[in-house]
Formats: sequence, C-alpha cells, structure tokens
Amino acid sequence: MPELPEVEITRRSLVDRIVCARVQTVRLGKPLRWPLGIQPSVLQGLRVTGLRRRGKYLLLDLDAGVLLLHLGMSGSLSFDPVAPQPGPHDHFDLVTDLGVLRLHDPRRFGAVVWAPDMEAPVVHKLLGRLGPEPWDELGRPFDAQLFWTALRASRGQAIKPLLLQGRAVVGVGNIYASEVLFRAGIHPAVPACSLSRPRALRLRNEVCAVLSEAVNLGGSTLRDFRDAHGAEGLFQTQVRVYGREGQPCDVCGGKIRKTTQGQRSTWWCVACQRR
DNA sequence: CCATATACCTGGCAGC
DNA sequence: TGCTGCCAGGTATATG
Repeated sequence: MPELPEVEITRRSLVDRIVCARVQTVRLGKPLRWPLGIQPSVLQGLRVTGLRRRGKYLLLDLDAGVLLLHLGMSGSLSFDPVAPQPGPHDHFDLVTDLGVLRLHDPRRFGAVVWAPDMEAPVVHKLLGRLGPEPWDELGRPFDAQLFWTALRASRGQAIKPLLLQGRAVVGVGNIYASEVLFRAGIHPAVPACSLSRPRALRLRNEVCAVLSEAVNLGGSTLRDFRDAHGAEGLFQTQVRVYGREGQPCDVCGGKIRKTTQGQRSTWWCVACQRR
C-alpha cells in the first residue's frame, strides 16, 4: 500500500499524539515479516521520544532503543485512546498510557523490529543501503548531481525499476514511479544511463514535485490506505496513468498502455513518454 | 559487484 | 452460488 507519501502522512498524523507516551504492554498477533527481536516485556515502561521516517520505514524512538516499523503492502497504523477488540489482521499493539498504537496488516509483509540503538546491525541491514531522501528536513530537493551520477553509473537497467530500487532516491513505489515518469515525459523502459542530463534533472524535479503533492493531498487511497486518524488520501484523483490502461491520456488523448517490468506493472502514455 | 527472479501472505475480483 | 486464477501500494534474499 504505502509509498513515501503514505508513510509520511502516517507519521504526521501520529507524532504529536504519541510522543511522551509510556509503554504499558505489547500485544502480538500473527507473525509479521520479521520477529520483533526481543521479549515484548522489554518495552514495558519505556517512553516514546520521537517518530521519524527514513524511506518507507518509520522509526519510533524510545528513551532506550528504537522500533523500526514498515507497512509492507497492506499495512496501516492507528492510534486510539481505547482500541477496539483486535481483529484478525491486527498484528501488533503497543499499549501506552496515552493510547494504543496498532498495526493492521492483512498481508503481513509489514514489520515491527526492535533495535537497541541506531548502530545496531539490524538498522544497518534494513536502512544501510537506502538512497537519499527526496527532500531534506528544510524541504530542499535532493542533490541533482548525485542523482545524475547514480543514473549514469547504472548499466542497462531501465529507469522505472531503477526508481523502485531506492538507491538513486528513496520513496518512489509502483504508483508514483509511473506517475513521475509520465510527468517527466520519459518512457519507463529507457535505460537510465542513456538519459540526457536535462531529462535526468527534469525527472529529479518531478520526483520531488509528485511526492510532495501527494503528501499535501494526504497520500493515495486506492483501496484501503488510511492515516492514523482513519482519514483517506486524495492523490488518487490526480493519477494520470496508474491503473488506466486503455483510457485516453488527458494531456494528448493518446492511449495509455500497461506493461510488466521486473514482475511489476507499469503504465505509460504512448505519445507523451519518449525513449 | 550488478541486474533479475523469488519468496513471503491475504483479499478482492473477473471469468466460468 | 461457488470455484479458479490472477492481481495488488514492498523488499530482503537467492540466483545468474
């Protein structure tokens, strides 16, 4: 489900309510992608000191240690003063004095993993190879020269799977990859290393523009995404190609096509996007 | 090292 | 109605 905008919206809808909460108990449901890594009772009495995001991971800072959370394909977080009885897809509850942080994740590709500190091996394993954030804490776009260099260094890899890889920049998932390439006028199968510098810079700018627009609209709710208040996103109303095969492009009227790249679907406009 | 394929899991939907 | 097959927003790991 969640790409960078949905994860960031989840973070923003949660941070002010959960900071300072003190952990009382932990409830685990079915196994997630990885085990928590400690006995749940270790978390008891710890206080939440922050909620950060790195790529599509959330980092729940505690006064000792950090919980890495990932929403996988179908995860969402909620926080309520009193949580309802857990359903069959509620696999993690962090019960605090301020409310219950709950991970709902039908497919269970998500994860909650404990790390004693940011130097722990598990942090390095999960976050160590992530590329730059699309923008820094002041909202400044990521470095254009580094992006250009990363594209040039790739071999024959097509630009679309390269964007998904998260090495040149993090946060672009399957919806936004198609949307970004449409807005940049780039065919998804172009070898990344063959893009001219101006086209690479255009692409870099569209990555920032599309992702930040999506954040401003509360993310995309295609099926079931909700922020931690239960609110839906609106970016799906702005989608130009994703999921629209056979329909006319609303810029040029050309046909939108669907193809498969690296076992993932890609949508693009035959006329607007060139090799 | 690189690029590509696989594995994980459940629910919804089209087609029969 | 009920079955089957396919598809879905991610990514660590295995494989070539």
